[in-house]
Amino acid sequence: MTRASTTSRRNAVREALSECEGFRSAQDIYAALRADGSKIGLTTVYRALQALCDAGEVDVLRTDEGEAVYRACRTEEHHHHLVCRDCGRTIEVAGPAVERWAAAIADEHGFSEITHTVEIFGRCADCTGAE
Amino acid sequence: MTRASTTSRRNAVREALSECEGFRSAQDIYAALRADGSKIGLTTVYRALQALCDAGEVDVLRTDEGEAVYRACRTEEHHHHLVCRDCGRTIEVAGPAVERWAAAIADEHGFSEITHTVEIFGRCADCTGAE
DNA sequence: ACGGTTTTGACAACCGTTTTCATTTTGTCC
DNA sequence: GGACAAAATGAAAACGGTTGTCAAAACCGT
Repeated sequence: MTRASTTSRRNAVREALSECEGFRSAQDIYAALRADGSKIGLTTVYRALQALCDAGEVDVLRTDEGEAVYRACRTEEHHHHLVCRDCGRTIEVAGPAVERWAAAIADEHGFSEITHTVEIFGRCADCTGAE
Repeated sequence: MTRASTTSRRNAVREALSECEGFRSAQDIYAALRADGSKIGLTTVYRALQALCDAGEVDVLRTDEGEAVYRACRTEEHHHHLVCRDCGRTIEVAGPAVERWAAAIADEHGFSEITHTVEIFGRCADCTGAE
C-alpha cells in the first residue's frame, strides 16, 4: 500500500474530501474546489481520486445509479459503513462477526479468495428528528 | 409487489435470465436473445429488466465498474449472494446473523429505516480446480 | 373490424468516466 | 540559477452503459 504522491492538486482533493462527513462524487469534489476558486480540471480530480484510492487512503463505493462516490477513511483497517441516506453522514463500523460469517459461508460452498461488500444505509437521528 | 406484465418479449427476457447461473448484464441478455434469432431491441431488454426488477422477480447489483447486472432469484425472500468472480456462478445465502448485526449497529447509532447490501465474492471450487 | 391503449425498436441524447495530447509544473543534476 | 527529463495537468474528444423520443406495430375490449 504505497502512499499516493503529494502534489498540490492531489492535496487539494485530499483536503476537500476530508472536510466532509460522507461519500462524495468526483463531480461534487470538482464543484467544491472550483467554488473555492481553484482552477483544477475535472480530469485531475478523477486521477487524484483514483490515486488516493489505489493508495488505500480513500474508500469508494457505487451508488444505486452506478456513480462512484469517495470518502476519506479515518482508519486504514478493514471496515464497513453506516450511511445516512439523507445527509450522507457516515460512520465507520467494524464487524468481526460478519467477517467470520462471510468466511464460513464461503468455506461451506468451497469458495476461496473471498472479498465482500457490506454497507448499511438508513436515516440518522438528526435527519429523523429534523423532518 | 405487483407482478410484471407478461408480454412475449418480457417472457423472453425472463427465460434467458433463468437459464443462466449467475448475474448477467442487459447487454449479455440482449446478445443471447439475438444469437437465438430473436429480433428484440436493446431498449426493450432494458425496459423488461427494469419491470422485472420493480416486480421483485430479479435481483440487480452493480459491478465494480458500475455496470448493472441482473439475476432471476429462486426465492422471493430476502437473501444475499455468494458469487464466483470467474464463472459467475451464484449461490443464494440467507444470513439471519448479519441481519441482526446490521440492525444492532444501526440502532446503536440512532439510525432508522435500515437497508443493507451484503455480497460475497470469491472463486468457486470448479474454477479453483480448473486453473 | 375499429379505436384506443400499450409495447416495441431504431436512433439520438445523456452522463459519468477515461483517453488523448499538447502544455505546464516539478524534480534533479550540474 | 539553468537545463533537461519525467511527471502532472487541463481542454476537448472519445467511450460505454443507460435512458429518452417518437413513429410504427401489436394487443385489447367492444
